[in-house]
Amino acid sequence: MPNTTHNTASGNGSAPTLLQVAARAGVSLKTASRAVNGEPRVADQTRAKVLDAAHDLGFQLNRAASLLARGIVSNVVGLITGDLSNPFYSALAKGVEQELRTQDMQLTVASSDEEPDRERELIDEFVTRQIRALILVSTIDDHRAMQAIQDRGIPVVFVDRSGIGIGADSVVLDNHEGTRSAIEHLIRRGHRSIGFIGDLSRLETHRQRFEGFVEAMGAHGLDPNRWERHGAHNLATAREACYNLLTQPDPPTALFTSNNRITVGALQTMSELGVAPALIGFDDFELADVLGVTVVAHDPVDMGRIAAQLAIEAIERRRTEPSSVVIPTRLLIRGSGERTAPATATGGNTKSG
Amino acid sequence: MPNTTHNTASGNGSAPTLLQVAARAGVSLKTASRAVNGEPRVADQTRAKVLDAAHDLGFQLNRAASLLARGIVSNVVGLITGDLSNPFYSALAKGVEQELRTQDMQLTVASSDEEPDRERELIDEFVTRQIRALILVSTIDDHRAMQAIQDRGIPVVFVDRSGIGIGADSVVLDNHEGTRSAIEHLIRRGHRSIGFIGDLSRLETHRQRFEGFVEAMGAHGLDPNRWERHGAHNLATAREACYNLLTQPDPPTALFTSNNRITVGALQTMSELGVAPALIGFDDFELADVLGVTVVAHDPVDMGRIAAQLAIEAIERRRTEPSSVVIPTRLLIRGSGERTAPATATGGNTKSG
DNA sequence: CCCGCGTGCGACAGCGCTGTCATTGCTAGA
DNA sequence: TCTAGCAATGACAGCGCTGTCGCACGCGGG
Repeated sequence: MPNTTHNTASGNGSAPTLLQVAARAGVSLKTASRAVNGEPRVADQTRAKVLDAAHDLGFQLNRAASLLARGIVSNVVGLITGDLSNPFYSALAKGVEQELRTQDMQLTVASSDEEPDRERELIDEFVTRQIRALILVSTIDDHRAMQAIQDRGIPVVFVDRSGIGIGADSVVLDNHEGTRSAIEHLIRRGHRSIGFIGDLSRLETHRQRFEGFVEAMGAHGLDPNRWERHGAHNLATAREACYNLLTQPDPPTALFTSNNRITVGALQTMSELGVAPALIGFDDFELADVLGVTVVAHDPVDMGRIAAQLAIEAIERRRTEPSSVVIPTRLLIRGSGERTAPATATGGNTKSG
Repeated sequence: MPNTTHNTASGNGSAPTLLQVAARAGVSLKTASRAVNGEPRVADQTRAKVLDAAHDLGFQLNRAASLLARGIVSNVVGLITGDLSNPFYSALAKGVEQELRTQDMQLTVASSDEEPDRERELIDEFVTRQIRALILVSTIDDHRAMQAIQDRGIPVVFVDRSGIGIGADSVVLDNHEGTRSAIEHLIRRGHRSIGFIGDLSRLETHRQRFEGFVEAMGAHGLDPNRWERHGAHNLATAREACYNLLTQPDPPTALFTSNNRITVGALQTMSELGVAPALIGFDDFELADVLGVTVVAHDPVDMGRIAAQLAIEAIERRRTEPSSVVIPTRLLIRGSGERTAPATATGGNTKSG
């Protein structure tokens, strides 16, 4: 009676090869290959013999060798984001993974820590690892050099921030309109002094959000530059910017925070200071409902899914022209953005005055 | 003057090989290999010629072929967790990635969605992809079959939940003690009716936390079974369990929630119901400080880092015996766990009564 | 009875790369 | 002057696998 556990190779520490399987089954290498791969033209009895032998040896096909022999690069898609532990990025990764899975593709991820040089390193690394497509939340502000990657047949999909100086797929949010409408919302509640806390100016998303802010303020004759703060790139700097804004002699009556991290930092600072200006944040986040925070919401999981779809389409060459998807946002009203301005503050921030 | 951009291969859609580089540089394949890999025994001038050619062609080494030729399996470590979008898992992944990076290793991740079958599929997939080590937050409750993987020389490291029926490395939290001390904390504040909302009973972490709960309750003659709820595996079921617990005629005066998701669900439900029993949650989470939630805290990034270290040690065979790391937790006092019991409720839950 | 055809199988080359060993052309020491 | 000895290079096999092609065998139809 044959042993049913894979222990023949136990402890030898190196994976059995197809040749060993073939020998054990008493067939040629090629026949073993056919059997293992489920190809036709193998007698049922032979196939069973091979499969038994494979099982006994604990054989697993060496995918790398298999792909190499077939001239296929790989079925792995690379995703580079800023920081895996940021919920926005991890939700994105989840969406990408979900979609890839439906196509029998695999995902590898890496974090650039929002550092352009690190990002370049990772891209190189991924390319040498023969990834099939690259999905990127990029920190680099000039992507012309990446044309070479596309030329090699590796599609690049930009997510959240579109590619600069390169014709490539992208999935981005409607940052301008999302922010503009949020600011309109605040102005409608009587706010005239509205603070803006934004991320690094280098980031495209940030710039678009700021432009939306400027447009809304301008449309109502308000000065957008009086309470603007930039470069809030992590919790610490976000808190600092917020503290700075709220403790000055003439603080804004409302705050717009341009991403989830900054919103969290602002909430912490507001809680510490014991003040509660009106607040709208870009990006929804967990517990925003419990905390009653009004946000410009969108679905990062969905963004990831769409990005993966674009990547797959490109891999399969179903499309020749780069495709650009803009995802609309929606204002989720929960209370913090609906606090009205104190009457005294009204009219304190006209451009002319 | 040579062209400085990699455009010679532009648009051909398939990566240049080392042979092409060698041809362009007018040297042999092997010399090109040496030059590209930075090996010694290559004249500076020759090396420069090769590197130029490589650059012109946009050449990148095919890592898979290189590893295959050297008989090395890969430098990729696989991580399987429940759900990438859970902050606990993504923090874990971040730690693993950070540590791996210092060793020039790569990470690929996948989500099992906490489904044992899906997990098994992924493990198989990873093994065929020749991963070098496997880090697992496992949903499977019998790991004997995985001995075969270790026997092939692929180290397995269990994180958060230890391996069952297998001698393998593990990194787990001190779930029992963390929970026990949290419950003691509540009892010291006068609570005698304490609810416990836990995850799937199948999960080891859950069972350990529940045991800690039972022990603390028992030590004070309190009935642990009266307000226990299990199987709260996602936000919806957690909210349901919490709602159920808090709307019964005789609700507990304090709540212990056994992981971050359940804590969030409980907070949402409490906020909707407008009640505020004392609350301590297992796992710290973002905004817990703003919300003043007392938690049993630990550092998931660190857990990931330690797991990766164990994996690397095992890969390098620096250790023969499995190693088991238990990470202590600490109670982070923020207010919600310090709300005292209403006087009337005291003494309502002795085991004898 | 022979031919053609389909089935089942194996020999062989080669995917892109590296390890090993051989070869060439020098230079320094006897 | 001759010979180690070394630096620089290349020929070749082979990593584990698959594609191509060719061969042997059995079957049915002319």
